[in-house]
Amino acid sequence: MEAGDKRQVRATITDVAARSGTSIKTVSRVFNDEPFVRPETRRRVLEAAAALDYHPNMAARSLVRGRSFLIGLFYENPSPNYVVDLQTGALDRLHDERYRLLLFPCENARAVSGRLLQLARTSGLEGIVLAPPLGDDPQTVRDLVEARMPFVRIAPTTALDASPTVGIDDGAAAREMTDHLLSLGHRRIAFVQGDPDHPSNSQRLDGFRGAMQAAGATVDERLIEQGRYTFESGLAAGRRIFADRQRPTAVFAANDDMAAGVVVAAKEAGLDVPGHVSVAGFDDSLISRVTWPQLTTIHQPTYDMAHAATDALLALIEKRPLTPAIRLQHQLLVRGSTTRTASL
Amino acid sequence: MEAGDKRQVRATITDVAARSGTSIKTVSRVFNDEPFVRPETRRRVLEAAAALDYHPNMAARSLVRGRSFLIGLFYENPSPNYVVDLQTGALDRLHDERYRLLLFPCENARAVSGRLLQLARTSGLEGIVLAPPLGDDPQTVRDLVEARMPFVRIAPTTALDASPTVGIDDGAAAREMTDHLLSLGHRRIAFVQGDPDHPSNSQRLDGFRGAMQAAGATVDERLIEQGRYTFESGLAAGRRIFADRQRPTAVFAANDDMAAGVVVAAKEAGLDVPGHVSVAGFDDSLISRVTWPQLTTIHQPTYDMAHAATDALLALIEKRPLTPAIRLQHQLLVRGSTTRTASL
DNA sequence: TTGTAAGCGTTATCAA
DNA sequence: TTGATAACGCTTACAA
Repeated sequence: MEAGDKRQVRATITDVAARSGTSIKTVSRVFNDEPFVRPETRRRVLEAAAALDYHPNMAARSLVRGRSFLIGLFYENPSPNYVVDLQTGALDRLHDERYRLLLFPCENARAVSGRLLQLARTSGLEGIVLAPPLGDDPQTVRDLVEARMPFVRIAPTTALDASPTVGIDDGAAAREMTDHLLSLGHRRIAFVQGDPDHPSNSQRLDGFRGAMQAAGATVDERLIEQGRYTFESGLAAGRRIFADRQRPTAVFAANDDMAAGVVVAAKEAGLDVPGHVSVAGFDDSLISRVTWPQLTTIHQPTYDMAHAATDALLALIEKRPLTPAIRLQHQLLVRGSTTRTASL
Repeated sequence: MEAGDKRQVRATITDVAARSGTSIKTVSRVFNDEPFVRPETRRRVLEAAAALDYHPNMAARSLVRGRSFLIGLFYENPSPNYVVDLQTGALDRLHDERYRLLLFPCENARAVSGRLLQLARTSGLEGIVLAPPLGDDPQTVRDLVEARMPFVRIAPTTALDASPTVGIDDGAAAREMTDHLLSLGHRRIAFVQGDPDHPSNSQRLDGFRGAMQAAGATVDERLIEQGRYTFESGLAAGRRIFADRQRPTAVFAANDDMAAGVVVAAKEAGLDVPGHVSVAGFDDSLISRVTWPQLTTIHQPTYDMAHAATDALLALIEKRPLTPAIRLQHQLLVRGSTTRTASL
């Protein structure tokens, strides 16, 4: 009866050793693909393991190796599309690795500032991926560097330290989009900013201003609206923009969620997109294909960035060589929401 | 110099005991909020811990307690909005608990069938939340039950076992939506099915048929289209529906993503929504508010379901009493995409 | 109220 | 090619 009672309990390495007539060290060797195990011995061990439904205990492994194989993804939650892309990129890189991903959705960068390291510590993380704008918080970066916690920043703007970095050239992309609108004859263009704390936002705004200036077009400051990267904030900004009698002929929003909001605001105001007003977004998130017309936007390879960031993080953790600053390609996607201005 | 070298290494309970002039057991007591520690002693311990930047080693804790405090969320990836709602619900419930959430996005239910238990084992999970349709895979459920792995199923349809369950009444909700369309005068109504493997789909279809029958309206089988719960599949279904000369006056899609696709298909076909055709969705995901017009839909409390499921799972793990089958309330949300039929 | 000693299930050392 | 045995950092009896 005593042996029978064991059934509920998870088999351990000792059980496998006993059943296979070997030692725990040999079983360990088999399960860690170490050399110098006779094929016959290996077979016996695996057989016993299968019979006992043995799985190595992660906690014990972690303890003795001094490693958790846990990495953390820290992000704010601007749009679900973006978040899922981020997660999927990281998870896909982790596939076939023994590492596991822990999620840390943060209310906002300020709330975790100074607390992030502690969170990582208590969770036993071995490394961290910081999605924007968390990678631009000086306190956080300082803490991590000081604690020698490996981390990689996605799309940061500030060069706060020597930690690896993955991103696109937001400024250049915004310039490209603005040039696109200018080439369609638009001169009176509104810009909807995202969260002022996201440095991507100021880069995009700068790109917009730069392109306008280069083309000799005036930027009407009353047409620079403040949003927060959410659909709702874009809707509100759009309503403000279209309430004015001096309407712009085009609106460039700093991300797709806001651009979708602008489109809805336009329709509320009885305006046709792109007939009366062209609307452009940024990110190429799912939402840009779901609105009607579909949004002209900048494809930002969120998935690839998360993938590359995770890849760099693993290299960092395992002390393999890596590229300190990876810059991925963006792409202008012209779709139905922008067209030649009617006033031409 | 030897003491100095220690700086890199993480402090252990022994270090804290030494520095505070106590024993490791006392330090352990302090960090586990056990009673019978003199306030003065507690202070000294905490002081030493702070000075050494001590954080308990999770692996060691897990090992000795025989617990990992890891729970897994398994889901397919129909729509990012749904996934994020799910995650947020689970994470919010876990907030302030020592449990951590591990993500397991699955390609499809069949791919993990038979492999899910092993995944859970090697990850050291203590419990599992199964999002639809994973909770309806007999093999998976059988494996988990047999292995005595605690799990909770979200929105399952099949009563495969006695594991706790959280969901809404999909059939009743679909009936309500159909009644809504009928009450607007629609009789020729198309239905876009979701993934045939999701049991929620058949329940919604049954609800649709039931309501139509009860109202004495005929269901034209050629208007029952097959989709896969994705935006693209809804778009394709919509194109097929509107290509026919005998157009319906309303389309009821089994989820919002597909309904959004139908709306785009309608616009492609030069049809006004809801002027020429009413479109209804299901789920109240973000996308339903992003299309224009906004979608009439069924609010499915995804967040609440994940929250409740996680809550039940913790109860299960900790052997606390729990409600075996939680049924949450849905809600019909009438928005701009449905209106009285013109033919009336 | 505090401390000693014995594990928890692995991997690493080193001898066989 | 294998196996005793000692860690790893913590919690849990059990004493004191």
